[in-house]
Amino acid sequence: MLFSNFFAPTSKDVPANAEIASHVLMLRSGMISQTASGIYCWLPLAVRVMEKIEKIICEEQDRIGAQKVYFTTVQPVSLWIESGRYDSYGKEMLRLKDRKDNDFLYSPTNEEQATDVFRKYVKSYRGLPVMFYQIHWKFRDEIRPRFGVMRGREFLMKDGYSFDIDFAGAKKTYDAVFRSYVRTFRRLGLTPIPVQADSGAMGGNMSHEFQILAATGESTLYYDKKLLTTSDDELMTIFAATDEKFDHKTCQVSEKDLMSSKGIEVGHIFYFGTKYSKSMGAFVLNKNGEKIYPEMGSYGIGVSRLVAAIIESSHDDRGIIWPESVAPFDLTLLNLHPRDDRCTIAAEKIYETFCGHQEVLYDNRDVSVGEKLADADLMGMPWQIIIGSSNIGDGLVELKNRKTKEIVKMSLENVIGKFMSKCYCPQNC
RNA sequence: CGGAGUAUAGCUCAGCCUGGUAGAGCACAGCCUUCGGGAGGCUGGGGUCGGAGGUUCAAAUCCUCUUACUCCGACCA
Repeated sequence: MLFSNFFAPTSKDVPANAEIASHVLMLRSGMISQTASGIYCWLPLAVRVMEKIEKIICEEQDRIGAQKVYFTTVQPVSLWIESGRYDSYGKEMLRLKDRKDNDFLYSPTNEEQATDVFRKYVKSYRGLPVMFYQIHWKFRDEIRPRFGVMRGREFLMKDGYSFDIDFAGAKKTYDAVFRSYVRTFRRLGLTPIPVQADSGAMGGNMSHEFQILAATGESTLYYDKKLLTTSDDELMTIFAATDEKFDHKTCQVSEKDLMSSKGIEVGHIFYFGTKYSKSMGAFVLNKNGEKIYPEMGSYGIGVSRLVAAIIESSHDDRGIIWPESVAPFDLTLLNLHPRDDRCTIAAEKIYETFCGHQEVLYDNRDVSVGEKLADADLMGMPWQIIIGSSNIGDGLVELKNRKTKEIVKMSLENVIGKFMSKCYCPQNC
């Protein structure tokens, strides 16, 4: 992709409305454009990141047998009256009317619709267990939207719903989702901290939040430092709590092992038994022909929030530092002196060779060197290949690692060889 | 919903106190010179001063009302 053709309106000005790093950087790098309070357009740079996050989430959901669907964003209120949540959800629910004056709402979550689909088609224990998931837009009319997309009103969320025949099955599903979430967040370059949580509006009695560590997080976390080094299977048994639930007096973890940090909630899982299956009459017949109500759980990952959370946990004073797994491009190719034929020939050779193998953002704009270097750092691709007049005479280009800031000079052939053989290490390990 | 603030060009802001009919930098368009950390010169385009009402010969500026946005608190992926 040519930088000059790519719609990424970057800016060096710090936006007046933004306070936290991720919001400032998302605006400055041209990822988002605000339309109203807590409502944002997502521009191409952000969409590329979001799609990579979605792909990883989908792979991990598929791995545990969850099946992708799309529920509807606009729903009749009757479903919510059945579950009893139409009144209890309150003003956070955006209510709408159609032309016939029927009452609808823009879905903030989908327990009701998942249960409705289930009850229409599953009548036998043989249909269990089953788990749906989707990645779709939600709207919650937050009292106070803030921090850019971190607490937006419209947001992209992966939400999943499971149906099991009994508690043992539901617990097994819950644990599978738990492990799947840990794996998902790690693949996104994050360190997840699972903490026991209240189940809030979802109802139920078993719940975990997944927090990631970031200085600007909204929650304060206390956790056993073992949590940072443990295997996935042990994670659920290690202590972690948010400040609302933490009590120094009853905490079992010794003072020297207890860590405290700010965190951002990026996922939340709930087991809530038969709350919705009973209220909405979703039952199946067991082997004896008796009615049983499935044990349910629901599982959420804030996809659009993750984009901001990743930036919060990975940036520096010059811009974003994308983890390789979600970077919008694998590398930025900077032709510092596009009027120097030697530079342009070298840059285009790399660009053409990488086509189909690497996702390259090629900056051959006729702007100042400083602007190109600043934009490359701001937009934060893991690697930069920098071609300029001062080195190309010796047949050399520079390979810069965005995270370590290490710059290595190497020949054109070597830099092509490294990326084409998928070894990005400057030491050619 | 309580508290605090902001609203003037695409962006960041000045002008307001002390009314006299709108500015800078960046961005944008053209030409030229440049080029290793957001370049320089010349020229040009761009604003119902958030909205409504009021005071006044005259309102971006003073008064009243209103809307939007941001921040702090209670709620949440």
